[in-house]
Amino acid sequence: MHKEHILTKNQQIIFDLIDKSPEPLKAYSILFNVQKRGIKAPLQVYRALDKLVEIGKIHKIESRNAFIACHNSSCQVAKATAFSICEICEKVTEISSAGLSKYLANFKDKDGMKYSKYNLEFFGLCKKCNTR
Amino acid sequence: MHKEHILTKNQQIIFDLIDKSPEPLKAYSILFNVQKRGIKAPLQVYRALDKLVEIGKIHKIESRNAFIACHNSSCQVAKATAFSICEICEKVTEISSAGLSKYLANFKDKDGMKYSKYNLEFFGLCKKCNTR
DNA sequence: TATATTAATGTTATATTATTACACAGTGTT
DNA sequence: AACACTGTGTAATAATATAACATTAATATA
Ligand SMILES: [Zn+2]
Ligand SMILES: [Zn+2]
Ligand SMILES: [Zn+2]
Ligand SMILES: [Zn+2]
Repeated sequence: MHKEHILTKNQQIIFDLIDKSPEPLKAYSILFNVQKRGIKAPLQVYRALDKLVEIGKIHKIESRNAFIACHNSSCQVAKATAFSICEICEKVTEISSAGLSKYLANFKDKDGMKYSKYNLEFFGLCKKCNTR
Repeated sequence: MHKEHILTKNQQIIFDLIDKSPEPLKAYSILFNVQKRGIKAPLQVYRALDKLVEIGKIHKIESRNAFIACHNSSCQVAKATAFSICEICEKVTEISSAGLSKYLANFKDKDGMKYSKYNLEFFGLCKKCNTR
């Protein structure tokens, strides 16, 4: 298992917001939403985001510059992430597939370079968007 | 096979620069480098980059906001990209593995969502950085 | 040829995303 | 106390990307 991290005030405020959001949130949208809670500057948001990413409570969706809470039991795979992204409605889902993570964890390229981390983003249409 | 795209002047200038660079280039570094060739504004760069990405001549490294030329015979896999990224020297290599692309092209998640595109970024230490 | 259409360009301004720099406060260790 | 470490607050600025609008070039098709 993994260590429980005690979040600081700013980290907790920002994590709560992301965690209850149905969609990935962008840094400045987070900032706007937490200003009433005393977080006034971008840097306060980015610092919390950095930490939350580091400890695996959230992930960054690189192609969208947005952040999503991890729901893979918080998160043994902070260093091995996969997402599906709908190109119409922008719905993002974290993929949790033992087969996929095993395949990628063991993947070695020609040079024999061993990887400590990966991020995979799939794009397509979600079921809803595909059928209309 | 795939259609050869005839590049416009701006596209050609910017592609040439990226193509001869040993490392991924960022948009504003490109802008700086092509100003002597008459490209003056960010938008001119971004438009060319967008097009070059679209036709598969270059790829965007999302985690680095940088662009690299495709060397997979230009590029049948614009929609199926994989890279290895060294976290020390920032060397980026496009991975060309039939096994990997086959595995990912056929991957389906629980929802049965079918993907039209993916991007995978592996992180680790390149051979050089690993042995010092 | 004329003309409609599409794709690319040039330019200015602006929006969005992210970091630098510096001062300070709390916590634990020596 | 002195030190290291982590987090905070604030202002300024850097880096990345797009909107809006006018113009020109290339392509299609009538
Ligand atoms: Zn996760
Ligand atoms: Zn959708
Ligand atoms: Zn390629
Ligand atoms: Zn390296």
